[in-house]
Amino acid sequence: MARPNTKREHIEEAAIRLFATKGLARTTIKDIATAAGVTEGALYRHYPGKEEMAWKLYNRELDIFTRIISDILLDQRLEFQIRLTLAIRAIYDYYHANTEKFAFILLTQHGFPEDTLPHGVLDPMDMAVHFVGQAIGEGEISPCDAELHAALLMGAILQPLVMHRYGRLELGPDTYCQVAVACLRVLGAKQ
Amino acid sequence: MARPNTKREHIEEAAIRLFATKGLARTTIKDIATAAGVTEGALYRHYPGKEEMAWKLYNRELDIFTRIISDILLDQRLEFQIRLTLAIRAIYDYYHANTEKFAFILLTQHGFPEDTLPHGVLDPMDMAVHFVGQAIGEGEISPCDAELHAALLMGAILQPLVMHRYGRLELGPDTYCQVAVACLRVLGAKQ
DNA sequence: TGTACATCAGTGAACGCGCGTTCACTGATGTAC
DNA sequence: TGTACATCAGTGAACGCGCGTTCACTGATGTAC
Repeated sequence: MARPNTKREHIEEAAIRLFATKGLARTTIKDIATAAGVTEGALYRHYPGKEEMAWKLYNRELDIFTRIISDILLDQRLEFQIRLTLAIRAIYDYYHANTEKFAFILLTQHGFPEDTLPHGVLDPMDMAVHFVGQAIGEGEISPCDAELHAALLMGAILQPLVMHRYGRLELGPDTYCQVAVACLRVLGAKQ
Repeated sequence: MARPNTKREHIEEAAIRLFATKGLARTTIKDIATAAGVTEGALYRHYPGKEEMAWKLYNRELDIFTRIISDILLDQRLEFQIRLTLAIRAIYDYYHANTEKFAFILLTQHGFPEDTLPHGVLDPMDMAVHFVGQAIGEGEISPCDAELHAALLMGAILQPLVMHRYGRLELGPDTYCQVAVACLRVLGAKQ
């Protein structure tokens, strides 16, 4: 979706942008409608309500993102170090190309503390666990707690982006390389 | 604050717990008052409003937590590896002893996307950057981008706790040790 | 090709209630004298 | 020790408005015949 052309896409693009910058609570239906250039009633042609809208968009964006990354990360035709590095680059590229969407995903993940992802939506944590397990099976890294190390990886990869979002960290064109090195070290990969 | 004894402490304890479990947006003044066993008006004896209350509590709890950790992390009398490991243990201990407060800090950090910490409040990122810079200065680790590596550390340390909070990861009594090992590797410390 | 009808995504005004906030009042506690 | 007054943290009822939601209506587009 480069430029939104239907009104619906305008609404969704505006909603994501506002949720990402102001947060769920402080974004009103009116805000979204105004930003999208429609009236408030128009939103209800596409979504039953505000919460459902946010939740649906969140799941959709999370799924799209996770699919892109997992296509790289779990591609066994690529060598272990390569696919981790490429996946991290893909994440950082995605962040730069879709800052609002990415921020929306990052911030909204804590917006529904009690809801759980519906079936079918690809979950980043599952993906990371699978990747680490695969690496252990292939003998690329020594046996370790796959779940814990998946969490360590996710944290190390995402936190710099969070910090950048809040203006606390500058990202260079080769930052993803340094992150990749750090991740390989975390896993104790032979380098 | 073991058991809250004043009404005010009841209110604050209830607010933190509710914010941590339901999120800022879905927690109402009425919820807090009911949970604290007071009427809604009572809240306004202590805070000018809901947002101010959440923001003030957030700053207070973040400051308390950061102070505990920085006392260990920046204590130059301790050896480098030791103080990193002890700090991580302190974080995990704090998480177990104050789950609600910790979750409140973690989740609320994205609740005020545009606000910035007031002066005087200790900031975890600043602390981490300072720690990495110190380690470089002491020759404990080779020169690197201190800001980036501070972010990597923070992410690696906190993400397992986030995952545990969401029931996605089990924490053992020695998990902090594995995290510490991973962090030392991230920094490329001689082991 | 023209007419009749269904569908769909919009408008704009109204609605209503949930929720934050206010306020007069109370009872307990502290202090001056 | 008793009286008068100030202060403070509560109550409980009312308020009001912001915000999500509804609804009758419209105009464009598609389809049957």
